[in-house]
Amino acid sequence: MAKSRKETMEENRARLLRAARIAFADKGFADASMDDFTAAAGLTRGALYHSFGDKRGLFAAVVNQIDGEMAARAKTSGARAGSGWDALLSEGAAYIEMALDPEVQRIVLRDGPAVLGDPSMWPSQSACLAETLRTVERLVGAGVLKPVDTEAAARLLSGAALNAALWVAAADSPEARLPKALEAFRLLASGLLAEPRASGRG
Amino acid sequence: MAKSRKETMEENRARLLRAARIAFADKGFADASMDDFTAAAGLTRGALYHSFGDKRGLFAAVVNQIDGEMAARAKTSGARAGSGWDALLSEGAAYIEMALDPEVQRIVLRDGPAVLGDPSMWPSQSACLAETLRTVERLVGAGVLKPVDTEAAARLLSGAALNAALWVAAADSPEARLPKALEAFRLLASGLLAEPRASGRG
DNA sequence: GGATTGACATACGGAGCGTATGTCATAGGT
DNA sequence: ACCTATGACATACGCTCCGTATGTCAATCC
Repeated sequence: MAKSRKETMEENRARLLRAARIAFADKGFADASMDDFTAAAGLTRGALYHSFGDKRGLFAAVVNQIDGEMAARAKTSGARAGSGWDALLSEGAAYIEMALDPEVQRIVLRDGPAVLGDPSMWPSQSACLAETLRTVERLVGAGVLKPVDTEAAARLLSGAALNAALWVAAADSPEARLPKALEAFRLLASGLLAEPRASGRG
Repeated sequence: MAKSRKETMEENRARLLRAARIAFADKGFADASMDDFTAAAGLTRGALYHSFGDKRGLFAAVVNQIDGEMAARAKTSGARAGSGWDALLSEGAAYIEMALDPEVQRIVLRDGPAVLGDPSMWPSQSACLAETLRTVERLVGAGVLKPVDTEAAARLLSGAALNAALWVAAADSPEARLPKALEAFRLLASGLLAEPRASGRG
């Protein structure tokens, strides 16, 4: 049977998104060509500009997709670790490990801010950031963390985590740096604890 | 008298650098045109490509210049605050305040990583990062900080500081966010302290 | 003082983005 | 069932801009 108009449209959109995601991750925003996407998706520029407006719009859609996936992973990782201090640590560790993915690095961490501006201003509002913020708010409310400004704390924590990931990924042997980065992150985060337990074992 | 060949060359280089720095800060890397620079400097494409190789080379030179200035400022700010824990805090605060400069934000924080890759891989090796690293090494050696991996700690601290700055700068009223960011940074950093004194007044 | 070097100008090719225009299938009205 | 209209998508074009290849002229060196 013939597919409905809506179906084919969404399918084409998804194909363009997939192709763009691969090309953006592989070549970066600047060096990825619109013609590459369309060729890979078996479509033409018309479809692309019709669905996404321009190159930035397409890129924003890709970023939004990845950001959502990351937030979901962080959330489940945090939830698996409980609901207290360990949840925050686990979320941070999840960010660091996710950011080791070259796709995440290139699209979300490197090109994202340059093309779309500060993550807190993204259309997706950065689901990652929002997730961390919720966790921090919960822990401050429960008295686990000092009464710090929650937005600031969330922002610094995720910033530290993502920078840790970039540092790890830039190494010749990332696996050697990963535990160092995790430990440093744990120490930093422990500065937010209401009652010190940083020297205890994680 | 006629200027020597070397003099005019360095002068032209400096003029191109100035023009590029302004345009990169104003329009960003992608939207700043080589022809704009040369027009502003009263030269042509020939001079530019002869001196800097390509657009990335020119951008790297601008980044290097700003990075050096930032490191110098952080160093003096830290030194003015003593040689211990307060020096580290002061350096961090200096980063945060410097990163409020739109020029720094756009060139160093946003476009820099996208165009040149991870800061630790920059030609300048990121003088900022190196400065923080030295301070952390000193403090770990003196027993002020826990025996953390110095590179990791330096990287996370500067990452947190710079993210704090981006967060502050993205606000409608940055001056309201600045103290919150500084306090959150102080708390995070205090997690590295060998003996807890975070709850004491800064 | 002539040759050579090298800093810089000029002209060109090629790539890529965005838009304007065209086409055709599908959905809806009668 | 046919006709119309909407809109998803294709095609063609212009424009900008980067990088390079070639040319030129002044300064330095022998």
